[in-house]
Amino acid sequence: MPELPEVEVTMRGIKPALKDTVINAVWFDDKRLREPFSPDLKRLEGAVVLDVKRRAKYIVVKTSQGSLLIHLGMTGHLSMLKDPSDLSESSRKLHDHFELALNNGIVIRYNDSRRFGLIHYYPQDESPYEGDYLRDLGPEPLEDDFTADYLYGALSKRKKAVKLAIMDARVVVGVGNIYASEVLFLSRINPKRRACSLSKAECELLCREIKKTLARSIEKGGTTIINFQGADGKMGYFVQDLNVYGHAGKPCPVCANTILQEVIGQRSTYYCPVCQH
DNA sequence: AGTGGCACCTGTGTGC
DNA sequence: TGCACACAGGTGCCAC
Repeated sequence: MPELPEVEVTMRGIKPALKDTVINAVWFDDKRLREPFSPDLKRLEGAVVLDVKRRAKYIVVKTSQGSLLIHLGMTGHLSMLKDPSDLSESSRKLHDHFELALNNGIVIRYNDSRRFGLIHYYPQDESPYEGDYLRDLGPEPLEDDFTADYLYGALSKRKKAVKLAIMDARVVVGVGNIYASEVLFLSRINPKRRACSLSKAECELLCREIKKTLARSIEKGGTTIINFQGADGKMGYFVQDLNVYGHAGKPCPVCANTILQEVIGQRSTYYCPVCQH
């Protein structure tokens, strides 16, 4: 599910429930996600949650007894449960893998059918930002250090398709397969172009569209995606706003020519062959 | 160093 | 209805 906007919305949704509360209990099952659950996660029991942040598509939970790094993978979802009938162990459903029980009566539960997600514990003397997962990441697309100049410099060094380059987390984080197609459409750039072939002006356009598209999607998701009962946050979403993703064979919203679907780097890519050069 | 290909999983939809 | 297969929003690792 999650691209950057959904992770941001999830983070904003759970932050008020988590911050300044005590983690009473940590539970995880015996399946593995991207990596196996570490028994050290139990060291979070009794910890005070100090802060909750997002970096790229990761959620970082800082506590008095170490930090927790959460990634939702393709199908991960966090729900906040407070209804007593949802709190018991017997209320756990298929693919529930991890849980934090808080001293405010709320349970944060992680469900992930494909198990491409990640739950990683860092002891107090280690910074998640210096660990393997976060250390080498590129700039946040919505921060001021992600600029057209930066993007131009980063793309000029790469010969691969521009679509793959903007999905590379060392170039910029948070642009997933859906948004890659969308922002290239909005910038009128053909996804198969070599990254290094983009002009300065095209990078300015692309940089602006990345920021605009992600910001707008966060605004939209803010009201619909996270819900307290965790009923499953699939409704809403931003599907209605997509111009090309999933629109193979349909008319381009700009020129009415047929949207094409093509595989680039093993992933489906959608574009208008007439508008995008 | 940069790049392409694959692996990790399960669920869903399609075509026979 | 059953089965085989393709495909799905992410990312790390491997060999060139």
